[in-house]
Amino acid sequence: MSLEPLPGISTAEMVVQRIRDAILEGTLRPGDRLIEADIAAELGISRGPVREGIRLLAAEALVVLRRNRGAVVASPTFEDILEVYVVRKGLGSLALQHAISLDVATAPEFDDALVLLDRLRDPEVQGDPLLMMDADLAFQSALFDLSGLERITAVLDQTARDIPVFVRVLGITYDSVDHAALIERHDHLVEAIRTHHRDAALRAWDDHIRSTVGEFSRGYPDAQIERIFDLPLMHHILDYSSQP
Amino acid sequence: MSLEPLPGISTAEMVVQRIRDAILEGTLRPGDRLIEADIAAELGISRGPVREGIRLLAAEALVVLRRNRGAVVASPTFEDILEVYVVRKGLGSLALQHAISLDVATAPEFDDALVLLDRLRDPEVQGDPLLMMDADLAFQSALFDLSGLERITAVLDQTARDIPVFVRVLGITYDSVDHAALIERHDHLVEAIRTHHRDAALRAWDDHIRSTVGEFSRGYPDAQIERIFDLPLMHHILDYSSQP
DNA sequence: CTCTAGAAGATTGTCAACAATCTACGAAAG
DNA sequence: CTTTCGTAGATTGTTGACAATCTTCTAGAG
Repeated sequence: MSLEPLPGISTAEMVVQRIRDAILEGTLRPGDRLIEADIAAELGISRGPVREGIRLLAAEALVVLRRNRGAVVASPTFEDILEVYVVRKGLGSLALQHAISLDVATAPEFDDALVLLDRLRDPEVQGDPLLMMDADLAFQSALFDLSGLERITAVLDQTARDIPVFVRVLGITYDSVDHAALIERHDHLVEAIRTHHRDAALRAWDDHIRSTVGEFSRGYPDAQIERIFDLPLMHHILDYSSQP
Repeated sequence: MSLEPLPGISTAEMVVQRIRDAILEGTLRPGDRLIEADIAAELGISRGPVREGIRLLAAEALVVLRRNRGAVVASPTFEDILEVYVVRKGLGSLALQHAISLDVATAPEFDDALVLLDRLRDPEVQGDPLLMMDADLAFQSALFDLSGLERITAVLDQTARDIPVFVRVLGITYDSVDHAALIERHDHLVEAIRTHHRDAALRAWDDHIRSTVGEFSRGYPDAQIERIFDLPLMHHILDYSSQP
């Protein structure tokens, strides 16, 4: 279980991947302590890079740090994942508006996004919920990149990395997604960007967030659905922030 | 020039403060390299905490990291600071909406915000542009905290830490601010939150962003003001994202 | 029986030395 | 004169050991 020094990726980043994967596959669970020495030994490296990796994970909110008391795997709540979607709704709509105002439909990066969208049509991808989620988020990320707003895309990408982990940790099942409807919404979004229809694009984006969160909420096991729909955050997604 | 191990703050965080201060006072300038060994020697500590501090600064976009090639002080552009304000406009409006929907006006934290607002009326604070900026941002941060949205407030606080540095580095003069008008806008905002007037609050927030950016643009020495007002980001602040 | 004080162990924080990588300078070839 | 290559120096990446801090367990007082 040792790490090869792959080119193009630092040791600390490998630690990040390993720990994130361990959370995704259930080996590490919320509240588990991350002992630097143990992880270092298991990975066959020293504590330095492990420490650095843990700090990176803390910046992504996947672990929480306590001074002189180590790090533990974060315990996200359903409200946390809703907050992630509130952020994506808000910053995503900023990025999309900006991309449209830049007339990016002719840029080569636009085609990159289209290629990523096509991956969602691949039956093999559709067969694996996790693959589907990754592909979906990668497509969205490519769209946001069109804006050229690095700070905003950085935050969006961070939320995108968190989503699979949060979903896994919360025990949300992402299975019964209507793939055809999802792709259709994305097609609308792409078409709206291409034709400079700002309002249509924002509507498509809102639709997407709304359906995705609706899907999550239905698949959430802690079945107090009524309570969830009473959360202010849920109101946020359903109502007001779309028409201030 | 050595560091005392103050309680409640880690060595790495002291490194962050020192470097940030050095940028603010002009000792460190954009493009300057940050040599771990040099900084460690100057501060009388070892490279470990210095390294950690530099990574923290990189997460805040104040320095840029290049693999195996060290860190340099970031060279923000005028567009970068505009992007910061686009983020604050978007996420700030989300946080404020959320705070209002929570009926926070009765919470003790609301009074904390009021106290911070009063600091802006202090003549001594008004005398020092940097103090004024800090006090203003602290007040805004207290308002955002009312939302209880930790992820969103974390991003907002990060932008707040960047603003003084960006202003300094870009050579923006923040002198001719109309303090009375600034405070009046904030009073409107507070009153709107207290009385649950969501639209009034959002309008007050938009006003604030708009005036602040207008102020910045006027005080920007690279005097191509017309060009600045043609930037898509400026359109973003002036127009469309306020009424989708 | 419960609560507090203290010592032993576990774990993080820090350090200095070593290894790997990059940069800059200069010599040789074209 | 320009370009390429190679070496020396500078700097980052990594490591293992030590110091400081926290946690846990036990003994004793109440």
